[in-house]
Amino acid sequence: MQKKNSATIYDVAHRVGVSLATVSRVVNGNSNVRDSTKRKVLDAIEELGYHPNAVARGLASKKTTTIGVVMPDVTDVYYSELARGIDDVANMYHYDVLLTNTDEDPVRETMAVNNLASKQVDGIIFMGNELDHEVLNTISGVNAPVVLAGSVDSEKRLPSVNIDYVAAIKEAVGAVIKNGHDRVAIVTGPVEHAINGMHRLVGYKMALEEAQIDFDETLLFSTHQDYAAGLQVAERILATGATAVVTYDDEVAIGIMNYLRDHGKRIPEDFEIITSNDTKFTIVTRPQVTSIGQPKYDIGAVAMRMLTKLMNNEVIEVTQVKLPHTLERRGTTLN
Amino acid sequence: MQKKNSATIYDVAHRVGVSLATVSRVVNGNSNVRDSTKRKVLDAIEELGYHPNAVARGLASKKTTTIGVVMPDVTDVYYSELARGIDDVANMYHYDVLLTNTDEDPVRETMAVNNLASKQVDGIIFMGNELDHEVLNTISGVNAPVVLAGSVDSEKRLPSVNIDYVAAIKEAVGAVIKNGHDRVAIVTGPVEHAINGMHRLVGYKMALEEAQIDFDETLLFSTHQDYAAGLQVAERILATGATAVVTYDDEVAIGIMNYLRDHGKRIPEDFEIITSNDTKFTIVTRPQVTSIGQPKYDIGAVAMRMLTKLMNNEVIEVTQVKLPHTLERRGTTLN
DNA sequence: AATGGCATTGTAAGCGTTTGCAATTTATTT
DNA sequence: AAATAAATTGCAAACGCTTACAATGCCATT
Repeated sequence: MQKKNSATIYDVAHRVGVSLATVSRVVNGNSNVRDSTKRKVLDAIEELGYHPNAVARGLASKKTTTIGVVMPDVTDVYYSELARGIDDVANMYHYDVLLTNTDEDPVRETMAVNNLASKQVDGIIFMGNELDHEVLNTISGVNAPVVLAGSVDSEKRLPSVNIDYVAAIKEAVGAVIKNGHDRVAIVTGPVEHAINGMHRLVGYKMALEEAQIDFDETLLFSTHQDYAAGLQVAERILATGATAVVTYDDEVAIGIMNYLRDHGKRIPEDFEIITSNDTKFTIVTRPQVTSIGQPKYDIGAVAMRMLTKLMNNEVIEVTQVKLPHTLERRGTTLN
Repeated sequence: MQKKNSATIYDVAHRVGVSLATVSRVVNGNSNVRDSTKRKVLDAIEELGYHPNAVARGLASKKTTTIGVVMPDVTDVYYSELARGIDDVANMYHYDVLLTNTDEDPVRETMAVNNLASKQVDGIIFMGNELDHEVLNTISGVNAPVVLAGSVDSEKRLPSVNIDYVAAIKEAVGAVIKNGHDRVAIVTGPVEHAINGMHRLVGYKMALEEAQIDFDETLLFSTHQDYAAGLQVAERILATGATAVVTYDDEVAIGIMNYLRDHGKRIPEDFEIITSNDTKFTIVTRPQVTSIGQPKYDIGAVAMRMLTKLMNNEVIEVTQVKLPHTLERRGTTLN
């Protein structure tokens, strides 16, 4: 295994007997090169096994063909599906993806964005339930376009792609109300987060209002997003006399479901459940869990496509994209 | 929003009245700088909002503080947990992660590795069930250390961290045999892949042999790794008269379980199931699925730690790391 | 055959850092 | 106070590529 001091553009130029510029031109597909010399250059590149140094290229051209993705946790199925959508279209446009996990910690989010900026990424896709003010500040200070995916910016200053959370929750709550429930619990993350307080809760209240049911604060729950949290909150939900619940996280929903069944409730006859993220989790359980249907992959893909346009200085017609959602009726609801 | 032509090292040098070299030294924590000037430089950096350009730095120093991670699919919970382990220790050592999905396609794996090389990553972590010969070739041609995580290289030429797949499968199969089953099916991925043919199958046969049970090829199944595949293969498994199964994928296992229950089998009384990846899926179902326990996060973390050493030219004592595995007995097995 | 115009190629100045080495300052010895 | 050692700093050459701009070559025109 020899020291692979890989060939440089100089080497191939020298080999062919042309200037650096010419080699650079053929490497970059620039048209103004005679066919015959192009061929010679290509041959030399082949023989020398020349691979352009992307770092040098980045320094000279001020483009790194790399984007940054800031997300809460790769391990979270919801976000990883967005990430996959992002990655696929990023590749399509020949961008690489620099990935950062933040666990929704504003401090780490800020660091991540700054770090990506110093790495000179051409653009950033940001995911997270809430856009901290500080984070938003450093984002807008970055010299590269940023688009939000599956995240809400209450001030709508940043381009973003989402579903209509208010409408989605409203529909979900409305669906169980229509099935005869008048005490439906809702479990979300911290209410301070806009996506919970401003969107989910608003949708919930709208559905209640439409059915002329008074809002009862005791039916409002806030948990971590994991299975154990579902198990725990279930008991408290039961205590309120609720007969249906709409949750923001699939694992939580399943935790609730399993707890309830263990405690003699039949699902969906005695208790209905609707969750929000439509991940694979909703499919593998029995019964399968009814969920708001989100085009997760597409949210990522569209966000990335949008970013490519931004990076290309193209004009964007709509900056606040709302993708259609559905209600996937499965086994935890009647009808 | 002014054009943020961010300050360069030159700007701060000029501002303080020192040379570039000095600024560079303080930025890099080099000791040989007088305290007073260090302070002045730091102040200027603060005032100008100077952030080192990592690309320029990379070109000059030939280190990018970036590593590449090649994986089948972020969306796969098994791999995403490894990725999280990798990312956490990468951050700990101040490396960024360039992520690539390959869907286990050797062509894309090769492209990914080459691409990462041209981006001058300092190291690569490779994940995937099988190491194609071509891929292995391009890997060994790369001028950066590579370590495998959760992947087997039959020729053991590359550093890797794994569990002992042979032993793990043997134990799982042995466990159901001990419970009285003599017809235990095994479902894996393509047998051509070493991890299946060489490891899983070998472990299976060892367990049989130990119990003096003849190998019956009809009990060997190969599927895609998803829930639907489990549903499908279940019928065929049932037809063989098998009364237990060991699978390589959690979703497949759950597909099998649900199919069997729908067809009147009681789990685990009539049929036992053990799966291999111990993802969250095994927890949310009822019954919960018995699984080989793998320290997924740790596999990633240890692999990354190993990579840091390699990148640092430190000597590695053991290059083929085997982490301990367990058998997580849950609801799909007796005992 | 001289002229103009386009296609092709070369020149060289960056891009923003790091870093070996030399130069300068400051501290220590005697 | 001179001499020597040690600590700070500056110089300038890389790093490998892109890209205005200039230079050259080639062809058709007249």
